[in-house]
Amino acid sequence: VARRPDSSSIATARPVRYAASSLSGHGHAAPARVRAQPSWLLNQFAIVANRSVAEALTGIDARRYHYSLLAALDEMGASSQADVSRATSIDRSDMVATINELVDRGFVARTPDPADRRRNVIILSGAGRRQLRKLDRLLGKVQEGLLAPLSPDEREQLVDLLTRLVGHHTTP
Amino acid sequence: VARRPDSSSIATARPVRYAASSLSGHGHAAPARVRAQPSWLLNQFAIVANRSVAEALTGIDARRYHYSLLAALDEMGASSQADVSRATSIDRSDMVATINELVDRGFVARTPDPADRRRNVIILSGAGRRQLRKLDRLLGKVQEGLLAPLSPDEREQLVDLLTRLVGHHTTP
DNA sequence: CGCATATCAGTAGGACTGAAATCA
DNA sequence: CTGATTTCAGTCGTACTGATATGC
Repeated sequence: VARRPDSSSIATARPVRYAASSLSGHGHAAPARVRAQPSWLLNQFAIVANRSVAEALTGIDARRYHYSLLAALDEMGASSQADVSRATSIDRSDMVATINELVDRGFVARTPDPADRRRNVIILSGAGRRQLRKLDRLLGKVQEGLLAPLSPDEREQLVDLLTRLVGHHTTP
Repeated sequence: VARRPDSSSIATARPVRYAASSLSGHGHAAPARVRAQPSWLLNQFAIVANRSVAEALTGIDARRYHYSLLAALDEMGASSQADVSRATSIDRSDMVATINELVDRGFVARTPDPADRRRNVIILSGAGRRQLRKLDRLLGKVQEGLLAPLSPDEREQLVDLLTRLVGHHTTP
C-alpha cells in the first residue's frame, strides 16, 4: 500500500516507449493494488477464458449456455425447464431462448408434461448427445490452453479452490 | 435457491441414465462435467464476485472501472488516456465515458497535453485520492467476504495461480 | 389462497468493433 | 506517408428484473 509523495504534475507524464509491435500491447502492468485484488484477477482471467470459449464455440454455432444445458440434461435425464435452470444457474427467463435455440438445432425437444401442465419436459435427442460429445472434446482443448502455464498439481489446486468458493457462495 | 423434491415423471422415449455424480437426494448441482471445467468454475465465481463488488460500489455511485482507473493514476501519475487504457485493460473507447464520469464527480481532471496535442492528460485530484482510499477500504472488505472459506495460505495460492494465468495470457 | 412454471419485455453494464478527425 | 490518440456510434452476449398467464 505504498503511498507516494505525489507527482501529479503534467511534466512527469511521458512514460514508456513500448517495445514491440503488439496490437495494443501493455506498456504498463495493472496497478499493484488492483492486480492484487482477487476479484480483479478473477475477472481478468474470466474474460480471457470466456473469450477463448466463445471463440471455439462460435465456430460450431454454439454458446456457453448450450453446453451447460446439454450436459445437465445428459446427467439429469429429461427435466422441466425450472429444474434445468436450477441445475445450470441459467436464469429461467434465459432458459426460454436457450432452449429455443437448441430446439431449432434439433438437440433437444420441448414437450408439455402430462403430469403437471405448467411444465415443459426437455428431452435430449440423439443429435444433442452427439453435439454434447463434440462440445466435450472442443472445450477440453480450450481448458488445456487456458491452464497451460500450470502443472497438473496446480490445476487441481485451482479447481479445488474455485470449487470450494463457488460452493460456499451458492449454498448458504 | 429454492428447491423442491420433484420426481417428475416422463421416462418416455429415451431411457434416462443417471450420472454417477448426483450428490444427495434432490435438487441437482451443476452437471459434473461442467462443474469440473475450470472455465465454468471461474465464471461462476466471477459472477459472484462481480455481483458483490457492484453491489458495494453502487452504494457510493461508483463502478469497477472507477477503481482501476483511479488506482492506475495514483501509481502512474498523470497520464494520457491511452496509457491508462493499457494499464487498466479498459478499452480506449470505454475510457472516454469512464473519464467523463470521474470528471463529473470531480475525481480527475482532463486537460490537453501541451507536449503532444493528440493527448489528454488525466490528473488525479485530491477528492479522487480520497475516493480511492474509500474504494480501497470498501473493496478490501468485499474481498474478505469472497475469500471467507479459504485459509490465508489458500488465498495466497489462489492469487498466485491467477496472477500467473493472467500474466501468461496477457503477454504473449 | 399462496406458490411454481413458463414466457415475454426490457434494463444495465461490460467487452468489443469500426470509423472518423486530429496530429506526431 | 504511417502510426498514435481521442471520440463516437454502434453491436453482442450476458445477467438480471419485473410482469403476466396459467396451473398446482
